[in-house]
Amino acid sequence: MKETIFAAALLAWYKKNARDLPWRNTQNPYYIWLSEVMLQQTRVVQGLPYFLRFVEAYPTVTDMAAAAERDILRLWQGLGYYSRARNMHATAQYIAYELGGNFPNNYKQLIGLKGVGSYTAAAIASFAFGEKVAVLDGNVYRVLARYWGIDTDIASPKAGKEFGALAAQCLPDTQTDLYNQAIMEFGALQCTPAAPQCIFCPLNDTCIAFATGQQSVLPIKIKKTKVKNRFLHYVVLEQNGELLLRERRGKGIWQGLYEFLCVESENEFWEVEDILQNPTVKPYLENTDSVQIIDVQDFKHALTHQILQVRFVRVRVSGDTILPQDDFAFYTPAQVADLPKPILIANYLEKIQP
DNA sequence: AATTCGGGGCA
DNA sequence: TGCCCAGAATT
Repeated sequence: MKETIFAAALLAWYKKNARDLPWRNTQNPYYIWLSEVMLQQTRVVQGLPYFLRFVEAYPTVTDMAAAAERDILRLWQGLGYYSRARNMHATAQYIAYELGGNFPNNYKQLIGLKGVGSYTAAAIASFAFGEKVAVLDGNVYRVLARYWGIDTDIASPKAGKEFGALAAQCLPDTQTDLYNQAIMEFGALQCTPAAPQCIFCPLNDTCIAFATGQQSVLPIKIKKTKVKNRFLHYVVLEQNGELLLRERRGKGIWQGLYEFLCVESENEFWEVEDILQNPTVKPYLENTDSVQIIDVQDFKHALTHQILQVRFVRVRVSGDTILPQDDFAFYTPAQVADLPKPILIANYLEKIQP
């Protein structure tokens, strides 16, 4: 059977080439869950330092449950997709307080947890509990599509079923956890998205993509990402050395993170004068003796679906300013440092007060 | 079924 | 620049 050869070759390759990663030296479901959530749409090298910091700060699921969401988000700062952190925290509380600290131990229960989808449930079930279930992530899609020469659009719904069935078919009878690690590691290090190392590949004698020269074509992924341009103006209000911020709420990006007073325009930057005269901004500047513009800085910040053009206007007001009653508050530099912020704002702060 | 959620690294 | 990364939730 070709499946048997495939799995055996991957296992042999893995035993020689596996990276030594901290979540591979444990079967503790908490650590494995933490790593899997962290690595969703995130490279290992990017997630690794965050993993170490989280394990240090929150050694158990109970420790994480007891933490404030704000502190969880602060530690997550810079890793992106912040709903992962909020869902993770909610799940930690559910496990600690509703399940008595006992981690769900099978795929069916795991997939019911917030922030745990089909991939993550399979990964935890396999790595922590030895359940015989195939993982299906971006690496697996790529390896399977190339090796088996499958041109189904991996972004289409039917791809999930087709590749899922194939992944299950390839799963060996034993060492399923190692095999799951192996196929992902193989995709990450050998069968890479760009410039795969086919010449040195242990599977190149049976790989359909290699035989037909389709390594750069497979997997097929049809994506129509329409990137939207946005123009944000931040008024960085400073009073007695403190800065005015509030938590970003509602839908959209950066939920739960802190930011300055913000006004957005459609197609272009506004001039500083227009920003300060804006109806949203004006109430913060009219009950003061002095308004001093310290500096203006423009940033460009690219997200997956948005390109943000951001203008920071740093304004110093006198100490007896009366501000509107709302959820904004002044924070000292030390307090600001402890707030979770979009990396863009963290970068800006680093620039003005290193 | 299609969109939306971050940020960084690489060719 | 465009693409992708140990995907999931929402609409």
